[in-house]
Amino acid sequence: MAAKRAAITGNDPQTKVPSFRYTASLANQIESKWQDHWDERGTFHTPNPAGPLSDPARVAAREKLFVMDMFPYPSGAGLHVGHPLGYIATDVYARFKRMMGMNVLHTLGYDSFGLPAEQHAIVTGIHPRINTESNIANMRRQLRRLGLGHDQRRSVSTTDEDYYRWTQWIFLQIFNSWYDEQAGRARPINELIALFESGKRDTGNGPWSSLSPKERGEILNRHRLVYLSDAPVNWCPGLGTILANEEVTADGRSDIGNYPVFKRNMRQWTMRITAYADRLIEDLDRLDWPEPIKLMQRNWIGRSEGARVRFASTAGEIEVFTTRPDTLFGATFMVLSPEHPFVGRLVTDDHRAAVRDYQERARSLKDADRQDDTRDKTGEFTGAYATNPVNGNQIPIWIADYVLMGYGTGAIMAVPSGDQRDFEFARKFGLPIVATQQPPDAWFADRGIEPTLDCSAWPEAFVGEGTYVNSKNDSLILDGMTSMSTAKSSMNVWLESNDYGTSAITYKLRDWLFSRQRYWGEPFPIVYDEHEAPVAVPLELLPVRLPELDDFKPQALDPNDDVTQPIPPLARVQEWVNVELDLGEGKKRYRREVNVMPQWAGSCWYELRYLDPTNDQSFVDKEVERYWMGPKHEGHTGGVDLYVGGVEHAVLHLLYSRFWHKVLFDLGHVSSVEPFHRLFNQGYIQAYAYRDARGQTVPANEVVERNGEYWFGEEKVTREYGKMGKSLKNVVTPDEMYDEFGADTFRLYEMSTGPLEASRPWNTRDVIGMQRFLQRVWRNLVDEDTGSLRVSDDTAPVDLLRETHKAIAGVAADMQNLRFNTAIAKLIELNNALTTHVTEHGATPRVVATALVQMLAPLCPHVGEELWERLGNSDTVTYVDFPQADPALLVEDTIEIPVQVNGKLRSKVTVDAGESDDAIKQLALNDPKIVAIIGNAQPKKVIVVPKKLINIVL
RNA sequence: GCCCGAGUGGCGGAAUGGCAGACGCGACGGACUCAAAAUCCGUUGUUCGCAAGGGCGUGUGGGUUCAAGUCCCACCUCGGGCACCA
Repeated sequence: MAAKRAAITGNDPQTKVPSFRYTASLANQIESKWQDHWDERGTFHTPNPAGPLSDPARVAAREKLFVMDMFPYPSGAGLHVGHPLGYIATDVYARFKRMMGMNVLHTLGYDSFGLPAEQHAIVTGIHPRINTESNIANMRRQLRRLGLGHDQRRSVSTTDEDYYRWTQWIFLQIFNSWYDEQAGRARPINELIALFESGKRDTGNGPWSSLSPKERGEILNRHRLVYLSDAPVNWCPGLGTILANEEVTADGRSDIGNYPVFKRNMRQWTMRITAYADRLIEDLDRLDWPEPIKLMQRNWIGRSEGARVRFASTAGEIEVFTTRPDTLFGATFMVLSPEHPFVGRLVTDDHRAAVRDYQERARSLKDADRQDDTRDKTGEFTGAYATNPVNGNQIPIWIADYVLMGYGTGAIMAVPSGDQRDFEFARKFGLPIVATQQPPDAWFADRGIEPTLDCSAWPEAFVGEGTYVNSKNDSLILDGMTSMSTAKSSMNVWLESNDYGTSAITYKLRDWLFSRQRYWGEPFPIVYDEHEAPVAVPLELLPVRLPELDDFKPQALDPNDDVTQPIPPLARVQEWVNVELDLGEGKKRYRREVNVMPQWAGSCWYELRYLDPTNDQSFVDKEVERYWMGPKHEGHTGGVDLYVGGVEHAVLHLLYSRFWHKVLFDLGHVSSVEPFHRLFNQGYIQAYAYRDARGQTVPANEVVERNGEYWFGEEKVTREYGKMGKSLKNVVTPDEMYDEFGADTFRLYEMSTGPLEASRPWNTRDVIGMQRFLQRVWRNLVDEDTGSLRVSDDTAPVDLLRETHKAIAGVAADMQNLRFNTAIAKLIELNNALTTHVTEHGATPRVVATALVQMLAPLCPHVGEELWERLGNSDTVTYVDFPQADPALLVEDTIEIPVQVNGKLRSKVTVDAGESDDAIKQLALNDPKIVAIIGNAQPKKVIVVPKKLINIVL
């Protein structure tokens, strides 16, 4: 490694390297000098308009900008070179905007609760807090070395007691709220109680005053935005713990130990995010987010309009949800989810064993697999029948795993002629298929069959607009209609007037399961009283701290014992669970909630705590929130001005945060309607990995390429492409890059390899290019032998000035649009022109040097500061104005216009920039090469794109 | 499987529907050097041609247009998400 480094930097003691060459070691000196300087001066301390971090004078007259990265989980492995991509990009942008005069807030915290620390604790017995804190310390060191302009005072961790105190407080805000459908917003639960007490709202169970505390609690539980419900968990008795989905293998066993895993219901906290489904869809239109992400969120929420229809059966009325009530006449059977509560009552004796067997098999499947449409359809007949309300037909009731209990009502009416899954099911089990629409002739033609209403000839279901057939009864006629929406509404009216159903809207979105049976998470600020009713722990008793544990290992049970109740880790600490508190009724015994919150909780609101991290009176000061995140104008959502992170968070994190933010807005705690106004998705950095003949990975940094083949020593190896990771032996760390090249070169390389949104491979070999560029810049400004400045006050030649101003205009535009790769290319072009000048004249004109350093500073802040100082400036370059392009220097005297014949490039003509289109056209037609091609032919058309191109069409 | 995205030289990539390959790496050649490194200058999509010049070329197959990497349709391959990894 040492030899390699010497070769790259030219620092080999055997050779004469100029003393002031920009080598890795010089870069390292410069970098630590400026990192210390920034820390000492608090260069990036960002003023607030109010509160402990306020400095009104520095806030005044500066436009604000809040830039944010998705914060990291502090992993034990530390950072690899993939992590900083987004952090560097936001830093460059933030620094650029500071130079444009804005008051920029930029920091980075840690999402430090989570599964890996707990797993580490189970294995090592070391407390997750100790492990987490040392991981954070290591990441802070790595990030400081990168030269990020963060306000360190605002760097919070979700595991800080000062932080999760407020996470618990927000939980209670949500707990103490209900969604008022009429007002379309959340309101305090006390206002609902008042409505019940006054009789203005019906409890559905008699007068409020006559209800027992338990009954009142149950009613409120049905309205609270956080409520208790029974939901399944992956219980693994062999490990004595509940497993995350990713810890369960495809065949339903534990990843660790390969023990059986059982789905068990547990009482769990659930967030009523579905109450916000419509607002979460509608407000997407007001956000500056990538369109694909909006689409993913819309699809995830999955709003669909249709109808609920009730079918009579021996077990009572079965309600189904359908998006196609217009096809009800074609419903020839019904399918229930295997978990549907009616199944036990419906099933006839001769089918009982087979049905139970099928239910058992479905239980072990994952939802994603159950929805796999390529699987062979499976199902079981219950022996029971339901009545189709439109025609009175008796239709068989089946159960099948492709119907999920969590969506709609857990039961469907099957219309095989109009739904592909139902079609396949009917074909497989020989169930009748009746057409309700006549598909257009083209549909049949595409499938190579003659038009027919006999569905036995159809290769698949027909989904689309067609003329309705076979769809009439005494009081409803759809036959002859051609519009799906007319048919749907006709059917809905009929269903409602005959009391068989109602039009309805459902969502794919499910309420958010908020409990985790873990240790390393926020404890719930909830205790249970003697009636098992949940009671909020008041603010002054927050945070509810995690109890200490001696042993993080759960108690393993018989691997096949699916009877014993799962015990979460906190339940083992009896002295913590049982507590005596005065919650307004005098001192009483209470039992603490033993679940903890999911990791999402802390990341649902951290943007707000960045604003006011030291406030102990409120989670964020209202004025501070309004300044940094408030709406900019009528109709504006407010929120973070730029939020950068990976697409992997497209749905869950971003949806959960939006939900919490909207609740806080409804309750009047924040002025912004959305947490993140503008979102940008960065790509990933991936890496090559190499395997030998036995399939073992070999260290990637020791593999060499020869003639397109890859060699590890004398052994030929194969290359693959994937994530960076320990197991692939292809991790490259920022620390290695700092040592070999310095942080500025590393930053430049990461920004230069492609557009921010694109994923790309890491290639250490290529980093040298950016170091050479910085060396050239340095050499153009500083004498490598003496260290003295090579800058002259002579006037710069106009060509070089033109290059400079072209670069200023281009670089500013590119930085504004987060296109750092092309900004860097433009700086290289300018520097290449400058190198030619310096080679000839021996020095850089001062105006060019100044502009170049200012433009470089956001990308490479250390060398930027160093050169800025050497140019004779005493203050940091951080708040110096970005250079402005002189429009007079941006116009060219002459332009070259390509001339095409029939769209093919045949010649070029050079004209004065001010030449008229007609003159250019004549010039093109008279061009000798063009004359030779068109000869005597008369052009049909000549297209002139002003100042761009001529195309002669023959 | 479902939802979303991406495919351009040897490699990373550039290109408001208007000259495909900016910029960087690598490779090749030259200058400097005893030599090498570093540095500076140049060449580098592919193919036919001595050359002038021409043909072909943005995952595959169609289409729209005077003009398509860019827009539309179908397909192939790769990446992300699928609710307890974050």
